[in-house]
Amino acid sequence: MEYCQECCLLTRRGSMWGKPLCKTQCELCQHNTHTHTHTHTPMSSATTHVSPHTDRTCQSPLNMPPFLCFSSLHEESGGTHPLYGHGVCKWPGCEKLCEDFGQFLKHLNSEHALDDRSTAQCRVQMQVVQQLEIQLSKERERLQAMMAHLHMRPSEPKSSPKPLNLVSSVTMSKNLPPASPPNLPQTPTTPTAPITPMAAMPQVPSVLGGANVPSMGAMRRRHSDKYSMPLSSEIAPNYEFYKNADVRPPFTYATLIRQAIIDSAEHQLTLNEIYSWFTRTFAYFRRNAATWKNAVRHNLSLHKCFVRVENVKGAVWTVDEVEYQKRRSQKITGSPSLVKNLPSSLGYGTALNASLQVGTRTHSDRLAGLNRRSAHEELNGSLDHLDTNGHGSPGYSPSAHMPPIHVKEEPLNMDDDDCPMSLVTTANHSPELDDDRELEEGNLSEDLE
DNA sequence: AATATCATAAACAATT
DNA sequence: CAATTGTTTATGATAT
Repeated sequence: MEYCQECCLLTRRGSMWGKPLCKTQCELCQHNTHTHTHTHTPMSSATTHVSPHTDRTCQSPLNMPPFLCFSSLHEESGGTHPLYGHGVCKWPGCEKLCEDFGQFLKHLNSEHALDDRSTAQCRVQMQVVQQLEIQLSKERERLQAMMAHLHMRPSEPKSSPKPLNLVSSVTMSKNLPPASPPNLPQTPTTPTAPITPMAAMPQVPSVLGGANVPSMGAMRRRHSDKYSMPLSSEIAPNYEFYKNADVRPPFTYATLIRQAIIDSAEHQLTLNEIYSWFTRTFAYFRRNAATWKNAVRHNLSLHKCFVRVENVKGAVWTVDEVEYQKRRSQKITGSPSLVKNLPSSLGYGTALNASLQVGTRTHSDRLAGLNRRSAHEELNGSLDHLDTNGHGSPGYSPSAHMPPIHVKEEPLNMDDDDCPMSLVTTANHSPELDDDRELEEGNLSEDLE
């Protein structure tokens, strides 16, 4: 990594959203020996270039947020930082223990430098903030209406019709030079834009009243996959956001399915339970059910990492972590910083992987074997995998290395076909009132504060 | 330009 | 018989 001698902006090649990087002169430092990353949003044309330094409201010469502005870090050497508290890095999904502030700064600069991953995380955070603002605005309106209805005098002056773009003040405005035009939050999404959280940012989620919901588009920006960030780390801080906002999660179906499965208590789910996880976890998957359910089934069948296991009560799907990581590591070879993130994304550690190696076989082999087995054989042929309840877990299944496997009997709580009202209406209710979150208590929510 | 990955659609079979 | 589940093929868009 190199930094511009003049303005300390990280010089880099390769952009997050597309190829074009503009070798232009830095507007601030007029230094043209390095390449600044200019904004290339997925939905914008590749020729839209916004200088990261054009936002003059930025107090920092770099137009960067405090946590990305190196000069500001120096100023904060006193020991406080919005991203540092209780000895822990508070970067979304990080929580790295830092003994002192110096170590934190070091960690911040090394692990959360201005790179694609950090930028992506920033953008997600930006959406979270905006989403919360929208929601706050709605709640405020509701309160006003209630008070008006009850003939009460407003105790608090109605704060100015909320600035939708709160991002500008604290979080992002100045930053995200590489990715976000300053006016992003107000600009309508390009109709053809893929609905990634990034792209869909400006749009008011349908669950919150917006009606402008583009049809299901392809997942075009799978930054989490690409940059190998643990899914749980990325979603966790934005759990409420994805749950309520009709924004497509930037993950592939395979990634999501795996997450659903490893989030479950038994690390195995029936197809219907996977469906439920999708609808429960993402507002986006509460519509176009036929489409995405087909995609889920397609992915389950297609990818070797998903193993169908016959159980007494039917079939459940499990994840072969070795296979999953195989695929994944193939995609990210050549990027040490990415590879190093791999272990954190493994739900069960290396010991599990080692043990999984034994049982690995080809998908067709597995399926052939699985389909031939009867429930009876499962129970009697794999005694060493019986748990105390006598339930069988297939020896070749990754689940065999997990906590005891039970045959799931709980009925599907949701009839999730095409927009269940109960889910859609969760947008405006208090999260505390949710009672269907036993699965979310796992990876998805563990990072939530 | 070639290749890989992914989303989507759809046909079809097997199972429930 | 209908619905669900699972498999497979095809196609187009995008990324590398």
